[in-house]
Amino acid sequence: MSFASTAQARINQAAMRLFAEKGGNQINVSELAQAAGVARGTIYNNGVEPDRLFEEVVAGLASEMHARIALASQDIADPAIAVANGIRHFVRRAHEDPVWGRFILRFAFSSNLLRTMFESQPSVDLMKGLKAGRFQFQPDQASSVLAMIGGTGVAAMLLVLDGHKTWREAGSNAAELVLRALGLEAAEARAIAANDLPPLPES
Amino acid sequence: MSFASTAQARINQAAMRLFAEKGGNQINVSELAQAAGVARGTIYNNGVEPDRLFEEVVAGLASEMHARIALASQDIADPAIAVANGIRHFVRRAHEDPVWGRFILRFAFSSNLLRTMFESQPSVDLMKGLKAGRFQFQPDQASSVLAMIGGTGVAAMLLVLDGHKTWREAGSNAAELVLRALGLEAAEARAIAANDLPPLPES
DNA sequence: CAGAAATTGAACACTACTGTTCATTCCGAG
DNA sequence: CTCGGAATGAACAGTAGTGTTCAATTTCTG
Repeated sequence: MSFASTAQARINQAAMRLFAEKGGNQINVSELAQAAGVARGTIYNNGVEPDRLFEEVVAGLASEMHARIALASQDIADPAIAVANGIRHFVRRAHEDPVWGRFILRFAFSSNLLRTMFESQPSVDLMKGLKAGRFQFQPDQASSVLAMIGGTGVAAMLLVLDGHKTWREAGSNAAELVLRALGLEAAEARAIAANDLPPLPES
Repeated sequence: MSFASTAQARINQAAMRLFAEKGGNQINVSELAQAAGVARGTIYNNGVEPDRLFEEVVAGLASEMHARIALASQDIADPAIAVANGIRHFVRRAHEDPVWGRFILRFAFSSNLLRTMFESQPSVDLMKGLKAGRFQFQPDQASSVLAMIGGTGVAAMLLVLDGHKTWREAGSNAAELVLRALGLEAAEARAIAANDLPPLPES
């Protein structure tokens, strides 16, 4: 094959859409074939095992996004900016790829792997910021803070996907609120959350 | 029948559990019968229409919780306390009824009706608090603030259901962080979030 | 343009679930 | 203790999905 764009990619993309629409983690192979614009036999030819498809989709999505977010964070000195940008990257991407966004919304709170994706980078930034005195919270509240960041981010994605807000507004508002919860002054939180958001690096 | 506890109730409870486990919104009638400890015929006897079962479960759950939360809020003068208690009621209930909690987690961000349930009361309290100068945010940020409250609450429920925190900790932390995001002083936010939580009124 | 590789779609035999019916229990209220 | 409504579970025919195979065709590649 030339490269990973033909059947495999289309099948994966279609699977993501179907999972997002139906909510379950099992899939109808005939439907998948039709959604991917591909013959039923092709699904099997490509070594797709329906039972594991969900996990594969989640794993692929999670590792890709995780890598890109980590790249985006590595050159940012201020943990407050890193956290704010992380949230906004998710929100913007939901806008740019609604299928991806809907998939996340559906499974954010039921797939552990997915949760790892959007909590592992914030976890690092959070601890950095706590030690540096940039954030104010008790160390034993860390998991609650992480949960708030994740929950707020996902909720902001929903606002965008439902057309209630632009990705800029939803992303900046979410980031601002999180930074305030972390103890930043309202004015500074607002300023950081409104910065230009650099493009998300390719992994 | 004596009263509404026999088949209907068990079927509904089992349906909630299955929906929460499987994620989809369609159900296998044979499986439902088995999970409810009831014969397959009984499902049909009780006028259950499999296609509408999901909506019925959601609607019942949403209206019940909505009514109880509204009751709990009506006598609370300080919007900050109302918001904090609302979040904590959800978190505690997830602890007391894990099936209910898992159901909410699964569908919080994909069922509009469910979202209404945990955003309508906060919406009222939020506006009250904004007008009273108790909360600091721009009026056009209201929907983002609501989203943050919902997202943070749901994420706190997850912490409890996964056994990472007690309901008291997760609930208080979530409430505290939300109040801080709303502009309250850290000390006051902490105090309000740690108050004794009254029982949730019966509807 | 020829050969290799991938894709197609029809065909196979199975299994599982569907909605619905109904004679047979079961069990609680009078 | 007996009567009646509720629950049972087996039976039915029909639909739809399953995994798998394979000759024919299309589409790349060298």
